[in-house]
Amino acid sequence: MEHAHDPQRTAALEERILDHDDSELLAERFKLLADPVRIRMVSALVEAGELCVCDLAELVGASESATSHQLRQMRLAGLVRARKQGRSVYYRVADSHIRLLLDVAVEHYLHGDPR
Amino acid sequence: MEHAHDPQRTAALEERILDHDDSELLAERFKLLADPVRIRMVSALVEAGELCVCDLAELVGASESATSHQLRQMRLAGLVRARKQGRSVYYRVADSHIRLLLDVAVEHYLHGDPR
DNA sequence: TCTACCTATGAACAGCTTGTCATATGTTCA
DNA sequence: TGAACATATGACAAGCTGTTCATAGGTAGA
Repeated sequence: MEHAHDPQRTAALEERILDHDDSELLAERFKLLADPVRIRMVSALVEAGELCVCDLAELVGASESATSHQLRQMRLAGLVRARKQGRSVYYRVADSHIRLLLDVAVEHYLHGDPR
Repeated sequence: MEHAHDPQRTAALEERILDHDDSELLAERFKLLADPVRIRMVSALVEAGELCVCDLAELVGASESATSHQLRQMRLAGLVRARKQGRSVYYRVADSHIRLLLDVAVEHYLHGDPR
């Protein structure tokens, strides 16, 4: 609070901005979409509804091991859910918010006006 | 295409999912929000409209150097813009899409239903 | 049961991020 | 001009991330 240009203003602002816990939580959600491979995985799962690991790996162009690692990460974060059937494991998107975030981003950055 | 469980289905899917370039582009945008400090910065800038580096640093609880580094990164990405006035540099959010993404995330993950 | 297959996981490694520190640049004011 | 100030930047260290490789577990079919 030493050399703030307008201490009153900053003090008032401090109560309105996201606090540390909230920003931490949001950052963790955004991190899940901050990787092109994971984005393609989510995109594929959204389109397909459900996919096994080997099909997903082939679709996104990653090794099955890398795919499995990423799926584990997304599973632990609650982003996807797994269903086991025979030797295969089928994954689907569990978090509808992520789906929406991806939709909004696609709409604005890919189809939208570059404003 | 070797051991795909349903080659036809995966082939059809391949055309509907985000391609490598698009997912790369989107990932870079999400990366900007994949850090709690940057989220607080964006949140503060959205609330304030405009802030100088030292006030922003104080608000988010980071050093001025770290803040400057982050701002440079966001500036180069086109997320914020700088306006110089005297010794100070005032930053503001330039990318309305990021603002929307943050809003959607806040709405759904903080205020929203945990669906 | 034996084998091939699908997935999961741990270890190791490279590349990227982010913060700190030191320093440089430019500005205001005395 | 000199001093204090605001910001920017480069170098470096520490931590994090994502991939590969090796390996293990569980399942289906011969």
